[in-house]
Amino acid sequence: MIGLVDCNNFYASCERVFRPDLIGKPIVVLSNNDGCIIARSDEAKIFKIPMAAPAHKWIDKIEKNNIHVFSSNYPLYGDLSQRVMNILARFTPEVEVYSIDEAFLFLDGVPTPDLVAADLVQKVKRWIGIPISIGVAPTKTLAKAANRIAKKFPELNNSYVIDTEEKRIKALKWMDIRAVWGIGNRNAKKMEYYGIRTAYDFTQKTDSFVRKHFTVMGLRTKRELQGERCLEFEHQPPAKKSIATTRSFAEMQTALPPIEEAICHYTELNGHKLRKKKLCASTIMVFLTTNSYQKLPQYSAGFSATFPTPTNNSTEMIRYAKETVQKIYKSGYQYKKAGVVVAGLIPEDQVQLNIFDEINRPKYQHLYKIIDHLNESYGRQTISIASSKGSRKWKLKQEKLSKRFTTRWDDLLDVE
DNA sequence: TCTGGGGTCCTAGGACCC
DNA sequence: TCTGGGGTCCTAGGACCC
Repeated sequence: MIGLVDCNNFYASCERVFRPDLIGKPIVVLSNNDGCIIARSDEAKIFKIPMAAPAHKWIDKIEKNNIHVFSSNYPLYGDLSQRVMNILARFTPEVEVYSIDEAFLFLDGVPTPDLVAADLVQKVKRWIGIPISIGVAPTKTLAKAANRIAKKFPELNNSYVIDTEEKRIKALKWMDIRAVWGIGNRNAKKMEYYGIRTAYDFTQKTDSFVRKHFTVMGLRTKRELQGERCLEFEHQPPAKKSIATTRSFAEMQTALPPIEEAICHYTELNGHKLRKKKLCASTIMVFLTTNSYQKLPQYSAGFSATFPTPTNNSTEMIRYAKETVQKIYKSGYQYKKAGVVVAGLIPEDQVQLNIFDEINRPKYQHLYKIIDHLNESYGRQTISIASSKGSRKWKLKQEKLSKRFTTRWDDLLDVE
């Protein structure tokens, strides 16, 4: 059996861990730049605020109903996430961390998965303060469905197991096709067209029909729903293929210098992410785009460069990033967003050196070890490359930010 | 005034080769 | 009048996920 753990309204729950006065009160958490609403407590969901709704459109409702608003605080969420994952790992044979708030549990051979699940719900709530739900079933897609059921019916106390054919059929008949894992908005519309309303309806279609209209992805989902494992439990975390840092600007940018500055900063962050994972990148891609929601001239461009030798040296990476942004930048546009993606990732110790290499790599490795250490101990940007620190006109908007209670000494909670 | 960020996988189509 | 065919590799774009 496979379990799926999902933290309930994770970001909102995290904020509440350090603000117990907000228990029972409506909370929403905003995306970067305070743009969209990306998490809602149960109390906020009552007001029918949809996921990813633009915050500015809901200001009235938020103020009128006294809904508490937070900017997203990723250092805090990341830290609490790790604590939850550690508990899961302590009490189950294997954990596959799937996202910041979700994990699959490998429960093959565990005699009483229902008891394990119920126990974990209690422990995580008591020890971390985060409410979770667990679904258990023979496949990942069914475990997702079981999780949904666990959340939907309060009498189940946040855990549910699909371990008989009757339960499987009942779950599929209950489940709206739009809620099935792997069926997105696009395919859901197509399903509707073919008269498929529930997960059960979908499993009644023939393989060839599914393959033809929904490709191999659809077929995989169908088989998973029928109890056949197509998505393997990842016993080892799969190697990452790309790392990205992309942001919207708080204000539109027209001139090259602040954009260049942002690109340098994002490149520096990518360098840090690479070094932390002991990886080097072979290529770097820089993109720049205007705001498609506005009636302004639109322009969007991206361009890649290949490093002579795979690298995680921010200084070297920035040279290429700068050249690239200069190539794609065109004046006369209002830019809203930019990003840097590195790919072709290989382990640091498997880099093939280039005989024409002009860079003293050991020297830089040593330098970055010190820089990373300082930045991790004293806060980001304690030391950074000059080209990424300037006007900072492009920086994020975060007006409702909570403290980094668990990852910054200055932000520790005072207990009187 | 004001709409996130970070990923993966699949497919179609073009380039190129024999 | 009258288009070869088959294979591989790469890339862009679409769809999906949280």
